Amino acid sequence: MKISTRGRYALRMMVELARNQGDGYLSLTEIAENQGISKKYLEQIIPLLSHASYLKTTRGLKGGYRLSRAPSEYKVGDVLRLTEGSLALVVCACPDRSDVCDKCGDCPTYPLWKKLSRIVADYLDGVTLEDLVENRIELDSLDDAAL
Amino acid sequence: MKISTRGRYALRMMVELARNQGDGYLSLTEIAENQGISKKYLEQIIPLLSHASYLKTTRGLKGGYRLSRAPSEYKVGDVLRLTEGSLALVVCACPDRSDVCDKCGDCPTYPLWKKLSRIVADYLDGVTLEDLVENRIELDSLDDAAL
DNA sequence: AATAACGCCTAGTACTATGGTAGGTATTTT
DNA sequence: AAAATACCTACCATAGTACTAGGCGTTATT
Repeated sequence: MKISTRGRYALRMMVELARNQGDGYLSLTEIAENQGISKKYLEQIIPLLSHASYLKTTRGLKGGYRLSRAPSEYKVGDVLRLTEGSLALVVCACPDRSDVCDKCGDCPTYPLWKKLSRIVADYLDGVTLEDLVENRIELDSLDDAAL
Repeated sequence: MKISTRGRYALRMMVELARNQGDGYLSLTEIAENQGISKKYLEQIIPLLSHASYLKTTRGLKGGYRLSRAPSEYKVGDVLRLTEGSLALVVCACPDRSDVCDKCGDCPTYPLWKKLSRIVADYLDGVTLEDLVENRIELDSLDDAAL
């Protein structure tokens, strides 16, 4: 039940772009160097974001990417939906469930998965890129409890 | 970011055993038939639970499994820890992080993953097998929002 | 006009995890 | 003795993950 590098790298790219908001365009080479990630790999991830119009692009020399909106307008949940496919932790809780089993009504675990996925989605939709840039997430008290 | 069949099947087995609590032992053949899952596959999953003393076992004819405690004493989170490894949604949020990156202090996304994992763990540790058997999970209001 | 730095696209690849199947041994009741 | 069980090890096919590689089109700079 891990989030893949696709989602994590995408989010890191978005944060980096959010930080450089207003400084024109940032090239993938710069992003890759700053983040310490293979440029070639990021090249595969970034179209997931740009095709959804999350980014503006210029090609050619001095080209690159920038956010198309303000950082506060991007929900973390939306970035992850694009890269991870869905925030549901179980297929049968997924909105477009094609391979749903026919006994969701009886299934004693279905409400659990549904509610868990909802909790996850609600949290991730409540955080924006701006929150990440401003480091607004508080790890209060219970930080050392077991995971 | 999906929970695997190992974790889901394990939980369904535990619920089935919880339902038959008091009726003696339940064989894997019965469980597999009732759940519609390959017995051979469940055979691989169930030692994860029995080796942790979550289950009592008898071998031989009329043998099988039963819970070693009351259903209310099993947290869903614990069952999933055994089968999924950890409830952390990202390796660097994991307690025994061996492959941690060295820049968690700077990482703008680290607090997000940490908090998300904590929210997930808190929820799953707040639900017991008994809650599932009694169908106590309410899918209130927001059920149709996007995942 | 040439060039270098860029985005963009398609393939390929090594590795790991997933989701099983198969076959056999040990144990216990009938 | 037989049948039904748990238990154990190995194997396997497929898909996903996390990349790498190569080449084409675009554009500012020279």
